[in-house]
Amino acid sequence: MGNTPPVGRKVTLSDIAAGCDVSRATVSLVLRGSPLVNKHTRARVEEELRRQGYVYNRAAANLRRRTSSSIALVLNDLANPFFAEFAAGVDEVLGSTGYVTLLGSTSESTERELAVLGSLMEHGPAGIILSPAEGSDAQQLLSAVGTTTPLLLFNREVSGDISACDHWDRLFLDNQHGSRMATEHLIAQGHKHIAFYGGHSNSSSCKQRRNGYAEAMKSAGLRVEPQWLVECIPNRLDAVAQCEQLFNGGTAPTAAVCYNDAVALGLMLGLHQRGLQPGRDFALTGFDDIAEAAVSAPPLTTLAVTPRARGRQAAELIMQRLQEPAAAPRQTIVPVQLLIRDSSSPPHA
Amino acid sequence: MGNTPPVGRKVTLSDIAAGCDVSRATVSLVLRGSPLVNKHTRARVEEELRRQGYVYNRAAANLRRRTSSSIALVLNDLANPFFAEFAAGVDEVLGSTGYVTLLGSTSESTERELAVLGSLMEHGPAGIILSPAEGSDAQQLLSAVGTTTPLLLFNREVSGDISACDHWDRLFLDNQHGSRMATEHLIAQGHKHIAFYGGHSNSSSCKQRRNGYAEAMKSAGLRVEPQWLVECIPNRLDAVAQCEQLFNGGTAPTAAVCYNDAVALGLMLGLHQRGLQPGRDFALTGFDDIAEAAVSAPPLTTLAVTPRARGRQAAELIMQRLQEPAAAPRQTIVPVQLLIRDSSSPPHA
DNA sequence: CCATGCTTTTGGAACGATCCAAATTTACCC
DNA sequence: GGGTAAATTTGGATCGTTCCAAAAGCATGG
Repeated sequence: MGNTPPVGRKVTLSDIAAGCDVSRATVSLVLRGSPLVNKHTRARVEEELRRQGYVYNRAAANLRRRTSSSIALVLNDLANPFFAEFAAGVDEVLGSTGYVTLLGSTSESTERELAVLGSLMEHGPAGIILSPAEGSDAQQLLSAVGTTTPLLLFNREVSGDISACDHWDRLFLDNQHGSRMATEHLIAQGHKHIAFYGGHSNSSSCKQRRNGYAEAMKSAGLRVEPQWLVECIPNRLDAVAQCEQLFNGGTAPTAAVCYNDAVALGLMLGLHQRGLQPGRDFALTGFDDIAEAAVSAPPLTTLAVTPRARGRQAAELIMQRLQEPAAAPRQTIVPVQLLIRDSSSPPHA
Repeated sequence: MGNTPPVGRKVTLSDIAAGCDVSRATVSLVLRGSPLVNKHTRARVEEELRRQGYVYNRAAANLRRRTSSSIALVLNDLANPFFAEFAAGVDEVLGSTGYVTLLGSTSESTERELAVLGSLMEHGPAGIILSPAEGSDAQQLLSAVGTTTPLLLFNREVSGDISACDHWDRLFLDNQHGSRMATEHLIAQGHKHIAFYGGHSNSSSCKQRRNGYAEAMKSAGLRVEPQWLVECIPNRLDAVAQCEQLFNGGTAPTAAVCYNDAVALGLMLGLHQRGLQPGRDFALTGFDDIAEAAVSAPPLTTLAVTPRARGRQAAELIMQRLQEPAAAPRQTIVPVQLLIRDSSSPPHA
């Protein structure tokens, strides 16, 4: 009954055509659910597809149709739960739209970033979602991705000459306002000596968060001492290490707005090591609302950014861009939400 | 000087060939660094490639060569830091080998899993790394991925008739031994009434962990009361909710071996709500060593599984499989390491 | 100048799908 | 039955690359 499937080779549309005595064109129409084909033939073809275990070769179709069915997702740090959630959100939407996610992780290295983008571009993605590594250069990125593939910049601005990249869409968090809210909250709790702790002052998100902090301090008529602006690598380890800088001469702060949750959790450990109990002797806030923020001791007051929703949003934005390639570039700034927990109590009497 | 690049269309190898007056075949040879081509011509072609901003179309090449340059990575829960780290490890190795990662996240849904696999298969990956959703059926998976694409099963066994899938490679954690070590540790601390908390008893990893626990209890001559085997969805939320089950009649346990860290952290919260202080009034252990395990209150005794290294290992295993498609299938069981922290102190006097 | 062997280059047919214009079949009406 | 319109099917070219066998170029030596 019928031919046997081919050996050592995948079943193609021609195999199906031969198997049920129609042309390749007809099989192709069936595959795409065209109403042109007679339901009799359709049934016959579909039966044969099943019988031979045909799987569609999308690469071949894309080649002929000059289309693409993939989106590149390039992240500076996939291991960070924030980006992992983001990626899950992106994939959720892309998957349901029939696109496939090409993943690339750069581990915060601009070199790897260029290499990864170069490699992904060879697969001709329909669009790119990029959360750039710190210090990524606009010109270099541009020459890696070209000018024809739509790109959505997430989370961070790139450095260098941005004017050449003004056709990119952008999706950023409202860092400045978030940080301002956190600072205002600490002020409302009665704190007067408040530090901004962590991050690299050259990264765009850190600048924005510092601005929000400075704004709030200024509005409240509070001064900022230079040693209250402490930089550190935005991870727990370095945050522990740099803790002492907060207390090097001058007026010691009684609270700190931290660059993000990881830094805040690190600072908590650092404070412990100095004999200070965070949440009682010293107030602090984070940024991101990573899972552990709710279960730290004490639970961390922070800014929720709902990364999964951001991922969905990013995917939707890039889909819209594909719909209307010529529409004006869009910059979206999403609000963040202050979650008050126990780490930001009033100052000690 | 020279032709202008084409408009509204990507630069192809023919454009380059025309641009410097050689045949397509020669350009192709240059691209692949063939020693056949004269270094004069090579220079001319390379100059033209730069000038026109050519990007290689790997899909077309793969079609002609009947090869593939992608690996599908399908995960049951990308948002889980364990799998995020795993994915980062996979991508790290694949990226450096010139492969690209096709990501798919199934959110623990077997339906989505089949859909995702179907969609990814259409892109013809060279191999698949799959961490199956709970309850995935061997037959269904097999019919989704076919028998020709090598598959590496990670983390969990699938259910149903496994015999048809015995050509798959496997990479599992030594759940049973890990759990046994944790239990033995609690016993050594002096606990006699020890529960096994969380997970679904039908999932293979939960079964294995329970076995390790049972083994240790039996060896120590300790009995296990039925209400000490508590099931819950392996996340924090449900772990909090099911806490009371531990104390519903019978002898109350003084310690629990938890299915994983998320569950353990949830149980900590649940204990708090009952007025018990974890680590002092009740000892517990986790599994995974997620980042927050080290900073919870108290820090959690758990089993380190180094997911990033597992990711790298998985990528390497699948690469090896591609090298030797006919080699005997391999099952790798990686040991886990007990990390003793403060949550597993001796019982209260 | 031709034969020989080496290096370098090249047309044209693939790969597996889609598009398109044209051919074929079917249905319907007078 | 013939004519017309609609429904269905179909070759053959094409997407951007690689493969292959064969051609062309170029020394060398007799």
